[in-house]
Parts: sequence; C-alpha cells; structure tokens
Amino acid sequence: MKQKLEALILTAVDTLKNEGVIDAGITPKITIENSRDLQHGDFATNVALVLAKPAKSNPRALAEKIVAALPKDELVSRIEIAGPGFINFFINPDAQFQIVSQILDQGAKFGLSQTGAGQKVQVEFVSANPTGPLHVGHGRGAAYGSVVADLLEAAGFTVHREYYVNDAGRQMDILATSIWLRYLAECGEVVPFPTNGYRGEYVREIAGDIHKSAGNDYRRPAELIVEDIPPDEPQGGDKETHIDALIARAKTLLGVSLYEDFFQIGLKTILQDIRQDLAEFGVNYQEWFSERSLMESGAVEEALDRLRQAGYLYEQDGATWFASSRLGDEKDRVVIRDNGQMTYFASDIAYHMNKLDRGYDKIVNIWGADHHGYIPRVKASIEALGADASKLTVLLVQFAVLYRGEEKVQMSTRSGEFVTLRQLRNEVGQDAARFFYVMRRSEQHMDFDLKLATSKSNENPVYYVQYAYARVCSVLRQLDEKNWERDITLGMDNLNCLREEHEMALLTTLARYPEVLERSALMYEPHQLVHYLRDLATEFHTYYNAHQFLVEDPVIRNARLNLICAVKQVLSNGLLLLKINTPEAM
RNA sequence: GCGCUUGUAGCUCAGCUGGAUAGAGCAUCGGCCUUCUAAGCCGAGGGUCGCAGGUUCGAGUCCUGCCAAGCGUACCA
Repeated sequence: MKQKLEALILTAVDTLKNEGVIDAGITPKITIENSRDLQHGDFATNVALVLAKPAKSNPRALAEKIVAALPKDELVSRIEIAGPGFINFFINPDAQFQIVSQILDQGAKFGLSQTGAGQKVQVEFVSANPTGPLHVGHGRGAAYGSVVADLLEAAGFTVHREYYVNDAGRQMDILATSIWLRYLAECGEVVPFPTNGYRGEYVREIAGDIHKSAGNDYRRPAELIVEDIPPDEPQGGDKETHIDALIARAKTLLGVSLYEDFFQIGLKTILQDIRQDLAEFGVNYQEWFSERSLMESGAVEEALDRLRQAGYLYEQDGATWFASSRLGDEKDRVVIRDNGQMTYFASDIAYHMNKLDRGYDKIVNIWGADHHGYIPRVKASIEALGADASKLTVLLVQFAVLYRGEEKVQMSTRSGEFVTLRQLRNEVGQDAARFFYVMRRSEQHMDFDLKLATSKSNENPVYYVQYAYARVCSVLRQLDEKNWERDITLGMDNLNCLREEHEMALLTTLARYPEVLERSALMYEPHQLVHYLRDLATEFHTYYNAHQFLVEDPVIRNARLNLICAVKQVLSNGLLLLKINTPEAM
C-alpha cells in the first residue's frame, strides 16, 4: 500500500521536475506514515514540507502542486492538504477489504517477506559460561535472541543460530576443582571450600554422582591438598591466588587425565542442563561452537599470526599486545599473557575471524550489557584482519531486575541462591516468561515483576492477547452449536458490508502486520511485534463488545466471521513467532 | 575521571529514525454481564517528555553542556 503511494508521489515529483517547479537535482526522501488520527486519512506524507526549502516555495502551495500532479489511482478515494503542508491520503475502502482474503489465502505465511532473501546471517546469543545453570538474566538474552533470529527468518534471511561455549579457560578450571573438592567431601576428606569456588547445589550433585559411580578413585588425602596452599580471603590471603593454587594442586595430585575427567563431566553435565533448559524454553540452535576447538585446531595462533603480519601485535612487559587503540579502542589489549596463556580475547578474535570466514552477510552478537566495553576491541580486531567491521552488529541486553510485587528479589551467584531460568519458567510459566522478556526494548533496564507475571488476572498482559485469540475460537464453536454453516465465499463477496468504524480500524491494523514484522526484524526489535499484537487484540476486544458476529443475516455474519478469522490468523502468526501458545479456550 | 546505556503520567513502559492535540497497561474514580467467555468494554482524572541552551517551517526524537541512575573501565572469563 505504502509502496504504491510512494510510486504515485514520485511520479508527481518527476512531473514537477519536468515543469521546472522543482530543481531536477533534488531527490526527496519520501516518508509515508500511517496516520494516527483518522481525520488525517489513512496515510500521510511530508514531501511538500521537505521539498519546500530546496524548491524555494511555501509548503502548502507546493503541496497543492504535488496533489495536482498526482496520477489518478483507484486506491485513493480522497486527498487532502492539511496543517503546514501534509498531504493526507484516504484509501478507498474497497481496496482495504482485500486484506482479509489475502490473510486467509496466505494463512501462516501471511506477513513473511523476502527482504533478506539470499543473505546469510549468524546470530549468536546467550553463550553463558557452562559453569552453572542459566539464571534469569540469561533468560532475557535467550528470549530476545531467539525471537530476533526467528524474525530475521520471517524476513527471508537464512539464519544460523549459535551458542559460543566457553569450554576453555580459568572459569572451567575453577568449576572442575570445585566439583573435585565437593567430591572429596563426599569421600569424607575435610578440605575448606574456597571463597571463589562455585558454591551452587548443582556442584554438589555432580560431585555426588561421580562419587556414586567412581567410588574413591579420585580421592586424595586432605593434608596433601592444603599443604603450602596460600591462604584464602577470610584468612587474610587473596582468593584468586588461593584458588589458582588449588587448581594447580588438583592437576598435580590427580594427573592430567583424571583431572580432565572432572573437567569433562562438569562441562558435559552443565551444558546438557543448559541445552535442555533452552530447548524447553523454545530456544534452539544450529550450532554449539566450542572455544576449545579453536585452541586445538590452531585457529587462535592463526588469527594472531594474521594480526602480527598486519603489524598490529607487539611485545611489552613479557606479554603480547594487540594495538586496538589504533582502531578506535581506548587502549591496547593483551592477547598472550606473560605466563604464556592466551587471554579470552585472543580466542574471541579467532572466533570472529572464523565467523567472517564462514561468509555471513551479517553477524549479530547478542551480549549482556556488562560486555559493552568489549565492542570496540572486537570491531578493532575485525578491521585489523582486513575485514568489514560493519558486518558485525552487537546488540546489548540490559539486565532484568526481579521483583515480587514491591520487593526486589536478591540474586547472588556467589551464594548459589540466584534465581535460575528454570525456576522462573516453572513459577510464571512459559508464555508469561517469554512475553515479559520480549515486550520491552532490549536496551531498556527491565523490571520483571514475578507477581504480575504469575497473576492469572486482568493485570497480566499475556492473557490479553491470548484471550482475543480464544474468543475468536469460541465464536466459531458457538457457530457450530447453532448449526450454522460458515460460508467463506459468501463472506468474501460481501466484505464491503464491513463499514462500521471498528471494522475499518481492524482492516487497517491487519494490513500493517507485514510492515511491522519487517521493521521488527530489520531493527532487531521484537517488542514492536508485541505491541502490535496488543493493539490488534485491543481493537478486536473493542469490536467484540460493540457488535454481535453471529447475527441472523448470513451476509453480514459471514463477512464478520471472515474478518475475525483474519484477526485470528494474524494473532496466531505473531504469537507463533514469539513461541507463545494460542489457547483455543481460556 | 573517561566510556556505554537509560531518564516520558503515582508505577511499568510505547512513541513508527524530525511531523499534526505526547500514548498504552497497572493503580484511582464512575459506568456496562437474561444476548458470541467481564482474563473483556466504555468514560474520567493524571505530563515543564531530567535541566538549560542550540539547529528549523516543526524537537520527546538531532547537536552541545550540565544533573541523576545502571553498567563498564584487568596480563578475569
């Protein structure tokens, strides 16, 4: 609809150019909007206002000339000039009706577009360290990321969803050592648990399982473990050096192979838990990409070599640095520490190099907002590798703060008392969890009210949309009970009897769906879809209260049924994208 | 100190990339169930869009400077 209008306006502008009214060199940026106010027609454009200055003309006068030059089209029933020079278009009602048959014809495909056809996009999200279960913060990234990916797919992109598994590095060593220490406790060895260890209950469970299946195979005497270990924080020492020493001790006492058992079992168990958690939440991936595989395949060395050849690496204080400050980062970054270990950033460079080499047109990373400081250095590394950094988009998701009514829910990873995603799902349910996560702009700090999400009342916005869907279903059931046949063709042939204000409003809203979907996708803003569905539900509920659908007159009845079935279809398409259920009865 | 993000109704948030009289939900107040589900609808009140400048026909939206909140500023991941 908008495209047609745009074409008409362009023709008019061209005519005026030929007449010399407008300088031929000017190409206006035409914006067409859905009018907010019905008095302003269905669509409005500001071309006249934009062109007034370069054309050295009064906007209203110019608007009149443009309107005069507009080709006649049956789509438009009336054109008005308003305010400072807006051109308002009133769409011919007959043209609006076709949306109903279009929706019912296309069904689940209505709204999908081919905008991104032929383009490959990779979306990486969640990527939480596999050192414990996902918590509510990850949940927001999961819901947001999966919907963004699905929206892109709906817009025609080929989407590759990926989880980057940090299965290398110190955090994993801390996990392995934590499990071992808990295991020793199972065996009866008394070793104080380090401040910096993972204290969650799940660590004990994994340790317990190992003890059950392996008995005392991994048991080592407590004296040997604590011998000469520097003190922990409560004893006046440093918790970091303390735990590092414990890790080193674990490796010596167990040997590489046995230590690796703990590492692998911990990784496997937790990763399995994360996968299952996400799958239950409706979040699925094409690939779980291992950081370790980058180290083992030599990809990290290769990436560093490429940076070195490009002249971006230098040695200082025994460490190897990447000169990211030359490419916009605030300071240079260490890639190889003075102890010879690669930093996390080094493998991250290799990972992004790998993504680029895979030939994606777009790379989308969804990160927690606390990682924002990382963006400049990653972009710098991509540029240093000679690639196009604009291919990478990093979307930040702000933390969700949990409330239970007025009361803030405390979360602490240290104590192991944090609220897990699983607990949240169980408490508020799948639909409410997804809806709440995705109904706010991702950059918006979010208050997640558990009480509101759990409430099965009118306070809860999730039910509002679902209820609209269920109501349509209910009407169709009533139709059956009355033994009335639904005559789709009769309804289609008589859509022009849908002249009530509420019906016209529904038609325009329905027609907006494809555009909303595309915008949501291209702007990575699922909340736009959520708001749209809310609006559609509102208009349906209003209509429902204002008019009876199951009326005696079969012509009006079937026309209205077709309209509400179109509403049902669009609600279903939208909710499906959000992976929110469409209950037939509530 | 510097950087990123955010300041819009009592609360939680939208605001379609600069447009017309700033919108919704919750909360408050008042109405609507013998007729398709009242998890709904209709109506009312509620605003210096953090503050101050600037850009222009026009600013919640853009630019500058302040103020406030969250996060980040590691040879941690």
